Amino acid sequence: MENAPERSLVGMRLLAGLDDRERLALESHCRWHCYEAGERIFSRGDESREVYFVAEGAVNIVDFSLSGREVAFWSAQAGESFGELAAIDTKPRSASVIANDKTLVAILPAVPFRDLLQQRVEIAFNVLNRLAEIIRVGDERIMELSSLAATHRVYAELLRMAKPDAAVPGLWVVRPLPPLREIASRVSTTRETVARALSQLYPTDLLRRKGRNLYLMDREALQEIIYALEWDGRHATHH
Amino acid sequence: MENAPERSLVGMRLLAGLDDRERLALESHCRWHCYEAGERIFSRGDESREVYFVAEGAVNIVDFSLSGREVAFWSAQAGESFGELAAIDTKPRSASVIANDKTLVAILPAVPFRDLLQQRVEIAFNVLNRLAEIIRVGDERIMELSSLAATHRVYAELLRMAKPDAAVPGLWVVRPLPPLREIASRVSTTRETVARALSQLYPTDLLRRKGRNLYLMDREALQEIIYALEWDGRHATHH
DNA sequence: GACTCGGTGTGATGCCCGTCACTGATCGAA
DNA sequence: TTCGATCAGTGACGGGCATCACACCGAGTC
Repeated sequence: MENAPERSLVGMRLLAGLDDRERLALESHCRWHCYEAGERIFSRGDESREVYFVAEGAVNIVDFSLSGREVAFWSAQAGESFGELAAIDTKPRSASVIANDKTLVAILPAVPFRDLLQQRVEIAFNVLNRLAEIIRVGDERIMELSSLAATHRVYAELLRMAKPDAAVPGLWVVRPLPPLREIASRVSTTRETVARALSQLYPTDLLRRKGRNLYLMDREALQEIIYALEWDGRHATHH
Repeated sequence: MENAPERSLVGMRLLAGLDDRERLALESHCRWHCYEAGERIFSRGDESREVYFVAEGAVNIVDFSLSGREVAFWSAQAGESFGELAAIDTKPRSASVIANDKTLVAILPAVPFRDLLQQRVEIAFNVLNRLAEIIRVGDERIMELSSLAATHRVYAELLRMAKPDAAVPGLWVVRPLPPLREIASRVSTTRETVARALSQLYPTDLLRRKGRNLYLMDREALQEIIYALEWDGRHATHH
């Protein structure tokens, strides 16, 4: 019972703007559930319509191709939510959700969710902004898949994952570095290609690895590589 | 002045649920503009925030990679709209829009648009549903890009474009068949690959071409090909 | 210690498909 | 008719990367 997560919707981004009374009213419609790491919360095609709020832990929203390849769409951390799509348009789930860690979620049925949107336009705007964000990220990804080689998509993903190092300014870190297969599924390639992409960069000293930390020694230089290689890379001006 | 398109917002899907009075009030905030075929309406990164309603014609929402490849995201026909994203989240345009034909649009500034969403929740729901739809289509596309070979993505796009033939039941037609380069940009490949994908299917008599009509002789069989080839296709079980 | 199991690094092998380079069709306009 | 422009088909070539395969490593577990 170490640091038992409080079962409340405080801090949910989607609900920013609700006062305590409204929040409590909403909580009364919620069911709580805790999933183990790796457990599947729902699957693409399911007919459920609830909205999920992540109180603790994190989940991955993914889908599987017929051949079993896992494609990661995005993830939701504590304070974020998922499952809004089906609640809004009452169509089957468009993707599957898998708990990343031990994850506590609040489960809100579609009807009170839609009631909330109707009664509090502010919340409807939160949702609109969230969906807009998802679309922008998705479009970005489609562009990457269409115009960047697999190796460069890996670099682009590293740039997205990296955070500034607390100690050394100008130094960026990915910490902890997730299993390479996960990076692979985010940029639609294979574990091996990710490994090779990294190995290829160690000699240049743009990347340095220490245990589960990956340091980006020169963020801008890495950016440059991605862009430069798309300019006249993939071009093959052979001949 | 043949069949002059009436300058009104009647029939806009996003506005379904407005009564005449409300619609007229909204029209008073609109500016109208007619674009020639091929003309660019706005570009990715622009700081404009208006919402556009297509009264006549059609537009393509696209983006260009640094190397100049055109990637088509989706299109909007008469009665549909575009540009909502920037109006909602006040970020720069996420994509460019190009008129496909001679196109008449109503241009509504962001402020009255947002006012509308606040005052008429019904319209906010229309927008939510529209964004949800965009996300679903986008996810589908990401899956395709991640798991289907270029040739099969072409077939998948044909299935999406085809409509049932009016005369012969069970026969599906793509009419008119757009230039192959456009199909290519929708599935992120090249004009040549699309041409080869089609040629490859003519001998099997699944596809038949007559001028600008493309007939799908057996829709299910085409479906099958896509799935079958992903099962143990892309697999290369070499050795 | 030995044995597992998940995560890594890496070589070898081909095939898919993007690129380049033509040849032809089609369709208006001059 | 003859240009010119856009579109379509197809061959040749070669690089990227998915696939298979195998060795290595650390962390549990017995």
